[in-house]
Amino acid sequence: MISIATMKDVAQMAGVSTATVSRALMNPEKVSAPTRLKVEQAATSVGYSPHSLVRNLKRNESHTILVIVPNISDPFFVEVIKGIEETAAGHGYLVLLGDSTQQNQEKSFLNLILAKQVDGMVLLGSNLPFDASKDVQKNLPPMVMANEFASELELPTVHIDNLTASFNAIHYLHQLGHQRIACICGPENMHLSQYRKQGYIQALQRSGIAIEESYLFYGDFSYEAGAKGLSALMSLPQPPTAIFCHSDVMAIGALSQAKKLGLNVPLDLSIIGFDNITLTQYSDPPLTTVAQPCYQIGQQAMLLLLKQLQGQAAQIGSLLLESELLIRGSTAAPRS
Amino acid sequence: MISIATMKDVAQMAGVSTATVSRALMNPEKVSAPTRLKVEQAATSVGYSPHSLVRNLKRNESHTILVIVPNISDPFFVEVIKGIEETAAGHGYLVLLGDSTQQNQEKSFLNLILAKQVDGMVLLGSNLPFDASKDVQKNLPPMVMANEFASELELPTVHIDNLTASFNAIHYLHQLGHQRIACICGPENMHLSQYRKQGYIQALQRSGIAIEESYLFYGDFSYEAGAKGLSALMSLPQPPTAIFCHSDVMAIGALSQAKKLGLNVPLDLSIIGFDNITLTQYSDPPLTTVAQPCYQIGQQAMLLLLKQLQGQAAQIGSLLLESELLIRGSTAAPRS
DNA sequence: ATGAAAGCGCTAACAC
DNA sequence: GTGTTAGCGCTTTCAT
Repeated sequence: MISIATMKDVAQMAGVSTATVSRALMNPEKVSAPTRLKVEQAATSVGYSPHSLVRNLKRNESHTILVIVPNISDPFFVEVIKGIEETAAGHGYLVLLGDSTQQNQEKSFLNLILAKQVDGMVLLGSNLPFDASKDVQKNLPPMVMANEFASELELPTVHIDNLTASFNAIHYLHQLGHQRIACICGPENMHLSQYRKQGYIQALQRSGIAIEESYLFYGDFSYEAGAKGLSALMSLPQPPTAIFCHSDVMAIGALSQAKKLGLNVPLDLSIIGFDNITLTQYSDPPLTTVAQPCYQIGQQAMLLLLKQLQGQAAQIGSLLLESELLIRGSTAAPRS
Repeated sequence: MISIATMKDVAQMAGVSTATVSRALMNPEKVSAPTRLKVEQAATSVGYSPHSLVRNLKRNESHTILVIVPNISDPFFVEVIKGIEETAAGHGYLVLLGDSTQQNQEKSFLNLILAKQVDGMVLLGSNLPFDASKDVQKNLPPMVMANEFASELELPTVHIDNLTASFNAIHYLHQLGHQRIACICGPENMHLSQYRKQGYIQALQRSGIAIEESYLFYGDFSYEAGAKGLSALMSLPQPPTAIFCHSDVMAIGALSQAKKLGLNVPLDLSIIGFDNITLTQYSDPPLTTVAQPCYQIGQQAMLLLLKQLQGQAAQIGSLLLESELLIRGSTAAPRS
């Protein structure tokens, strides 16, 4: 590798000191017009480009943010990440992705953070690969949370009203005439799942329907979990006539399995998903789902982080975005 | 932010010079056992952790690699990226993802590269956000290509035999009795698409079937492109009885559209995909597809890159992985 | 085996 | 407005 032009080269070429080069390039107004011109020309002529490692070191910023994502294979997160990344890029920031399922990365992340190679973090899950508890946050770069919750961390958080969204989905199923409504939940220890489950429970109670423990299946947001959940639920003595899933991916898995069992969706069974990933438009039938503004969740989270990076105080608490029940083909009135 | 323990602190604590600390930590064998012990204890006691920015600066390495990915929304790439990322992590490297569709990132990437903030790159597409032509490669960090091709770059490349894989898929359709076989291709300017198209053409020619230009539809690997392609092809005067798609995502889009048109897959129409993403097991019917070892493609590409980073010469040319036609439910003999 | 010191490329006082 | 200089935290000669 041929060595890259350095500031000294530019300084020599322009017949000024490196300090002047630095100023001319960073704070043009602090330098006379003719000098600025000389420097700029010299810079282009030698093909100078600042060494960001060093610059970061001096200025204590890296213009890189770290996104902790629970599962990069999940299409939902991919949409959110897009929102983060494009917003970040628009403001000159780069995005490092960290899959929080990978164990041996803890040290890497910590090193990045300690070495100030990341200016901030967006957390898409609460299962972090490092300790971020309240009392060590002073030593950590700014963080925001999106989609999931971690109240003990007292972070600015971007999300939808999961409880109400779920409530509305179940309410809609009940309106259609369903009485036996099951739920394929996310992991029991996720706050997200708890809110969605609460919405489900409250809607049933409001409708005077008793909660059946056996109607609650817990999955991990995978296709496979959805398929397994469906099998389990449909082999119950009193199988449900409708299933509410905590994610589209699980709903697609459930839909697939329903068909394998010879069920007609929505005539024999209604299925509702959550997220509104692109794929839901291409399933058969197209999936009724609780639409989250995935891209915006990422975008708003990044904007919140940018504010902090610009020195504004963190707004601890919720930034609520709108969700909407999108009625498509996977739901209908139950057979009478 | 509280300041982090530095090497000087350790040196003071251990009563040695910073040079000795550096050696004790980096080249333990160059230091006497008692000194090493003292230093190690001092390091733990002050909670020392090396500042990687500075270390990178000195050693001219960042332990970060950049992956250029054409479209991070594509589940196929996600699988490949997983292979890259886990392999990288296993060797102490971090992965920066660069979506090559984003325009304004060119400068960022170049800066990263010039500033040696990335030690190497894995290219998942040939449409690069910077100039990587042969004559500037001396100034660039090592690169490997995976999945796609760019012969003019003369890079080590990990891929499957796309031509033969396609050939076999078409051959299988012909064996089933299909005569009117269409193709939903990837973008015409991608080498990948050309190989797959060549396999399609050669298989038809071998079977004595004339090539119909109108049977070639070009998409962009999206669900939507698949759906549009299907509509276009099926509204031809002589619609095909089988369609070979250059990706699973397009195949799922096509499948969806076929059903919307009231077609029975596979009885009215056979569909074959390419990649074998997880989703193909959960479509209805499950998708017959050309299975690529996505994860391994990423893994092998990263291993190739690691070799170069360890100083071994690049093996320009192909590392060929195996593919396999996976017969599932979306293909059958045509109606007679 | 260890220390002193130079320097990586750049920025930020501090002078002039 | 511009140059001089002192570092940033670490590695690496070069002495000892």
